[in-house]
Order: sequence, then C-alpha cells, then structure tokens
Amino acid sequence: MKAASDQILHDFKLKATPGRQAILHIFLKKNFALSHQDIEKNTPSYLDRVTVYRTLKTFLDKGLIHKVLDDEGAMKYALCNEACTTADHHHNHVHFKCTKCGQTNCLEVEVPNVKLPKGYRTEEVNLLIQGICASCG
Amino acid sequence: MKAASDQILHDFKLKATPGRQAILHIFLKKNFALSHQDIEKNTPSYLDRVTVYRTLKTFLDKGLIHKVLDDEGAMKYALCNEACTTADHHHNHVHFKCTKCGQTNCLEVEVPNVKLPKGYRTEEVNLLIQGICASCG
DNA sequence: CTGTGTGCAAACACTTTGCAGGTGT
DNA sequence: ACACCTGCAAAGTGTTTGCACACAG
Repeated sequence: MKAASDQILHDFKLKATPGRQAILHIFLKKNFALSHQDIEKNTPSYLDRVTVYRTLKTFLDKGLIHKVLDDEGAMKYALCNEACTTADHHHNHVHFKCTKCGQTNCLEVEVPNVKLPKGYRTEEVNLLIQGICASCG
Repeated sequence: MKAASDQILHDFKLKATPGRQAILHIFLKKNFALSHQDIEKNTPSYLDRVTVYRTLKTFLDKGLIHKVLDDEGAMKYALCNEACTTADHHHNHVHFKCTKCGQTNCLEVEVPNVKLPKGYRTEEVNLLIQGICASCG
C-alpha cells in the first residue's frame, strides 16, 4: 500500500511526505467520501489540522480528489477514479448518501440526461441521492 | 406583497414580525436560491445577523424554505413551492447554478429516474447542474 | 398577559495566513 | 542545495448561545 500511494503521489507530481501518505492511505482504505473531520479523526495525531487543510487543497488542485456535495453543507472529498488526470476531469458522478450510516459513496451509474430549458448549457452535473444503502437496508 | 407574506407566515403558524417579513420579502422578490450572505446584504440594516440565522432555521423547521446544495459548500436556501406544507415535503428538485452570474435557481424539470444497485432505497434526490444560464449564454 | 422573537455580547468552531525551521528529491 | 512541506501561532470569518427586553397574538 505504501508503494501504491507513493506511486500515486509521484504520478501527480507531488512529493511523498508522511502527511500526504497518511491522508492518501485513509482515502484508499475507506472507499467513500470523507469530510475534513473524518480525515482528521483517522489521521495520526502528529498531523497538524492545518496540514490537512493544505493537503486537501493541494490534492484538489492536482485533481487527485474531488468535492462531493453533502446535504449538510459539509464539504466532503473522494478520490477521483483512475481515469481522472490533472488535465482531464469528468466529474459527472452520482453520489449516494445513506441517511442511516451517514456514508457517502460514488455509484458507478450513468448520470441521466436532463432536458434543460432553451439557452442553458451544461458544464457539470452533480447528483446526490439520499436514502438507505444496501448494508443498512 | 405585505399581505401575501403575512398570509404565508400565518399559514405556517409563525408570528408576523418585521424581521420575518423582511426576509420573506427577499425570497419572494428574488426567485432564486439565496445564501445567508445574500440575505444579509438585502436586509434592512436594523436586522441583526443573529436574527437572520434564527429566522432561517425557523423557516427550515417549518418547511417554508428548503436547502439548496451548492458546489462551494455554501448552503443556500429557497422558498418551497406551494405544494409543500410542514408535513408533506417533496424535494426532488433540479437546481441550476450559473457559473457566470452565480445564480442558482430551481428548474421545473422532472427529476430523471436513476437506477440504483440492488438494496438501495431512495428517499430524496438532489440534482445540481452547473453551466451557463439563458441570460448569460 | 404570556410566550415567543429580537438585539447585544460573548463564546465557540472553522478556515486561512505568515513565518521559521525541517524534509524530500 | 533548493524548493517545498510542515508546525505553530495568530488573525479572520462564520455560527451558536445566554440573557434581558420588546412585541405580536
């Protein structure tokens, strides 16, 4: 796993530092969207809160992770899937948030085509579905 | 308009106070989703910031307004349409955020049916589309 | 008159920024 | 060796709470 995260960091032209490895590990282990808090909770205590902020921002900038909308207004983050590079993003995800266990994950589902009124141009679609997930059902 | 807002407040079993009337007026005038900041900017200066917070929370509780997701994590609010009462909500809206003018509004569009993996149960769907709106196109 | 809303002040939580020193390449 | 991360501290911003008074019903 260490090798894997180092490889990812290297691919995105980021130095492999302990903080980044730790945060990246968390994303690799839990495969659902994480809030800043989630990350801080699962992070070695020597990691500074500020570093988490900066690391997340760096990851965002480089396109390693992406934002996930949450109904509570708390921003969450998730790893981009393999196809995403710094240059080419396609973030038309469907996210599912379980109201019971609180987990949000990416569904590998086609984003339906929505018919917009005339004159509207779509750039990005974010679909958040809330309900009960398979584990909690 | 004053009469209208008083009527609404009364319907939702809320006292008609100046603060609530003012905030409700803003929602009635602008027919797109407003952030807390938007409201504060358009609000008479005698209205306390705290009152805005509390009023919004009250409106939310009573089902007068509902949350609108925003990609920046900034919570926005919009009036529920007429069919919403305190008891019965159906918030499967489609929201469109223009990346140029920044306005977010409710589109009167059917929410497409998404096929979920087995075991998932849908309770609420939030669809946020970002792009260029008709006025900015 | 009574319960609720409001304003003010302060506490609290979250996020960002500057700088000095440490670390990966 | 150099640029870039990191930690600490502090400032900045957004949100919540407690309390006394004012007001709508």
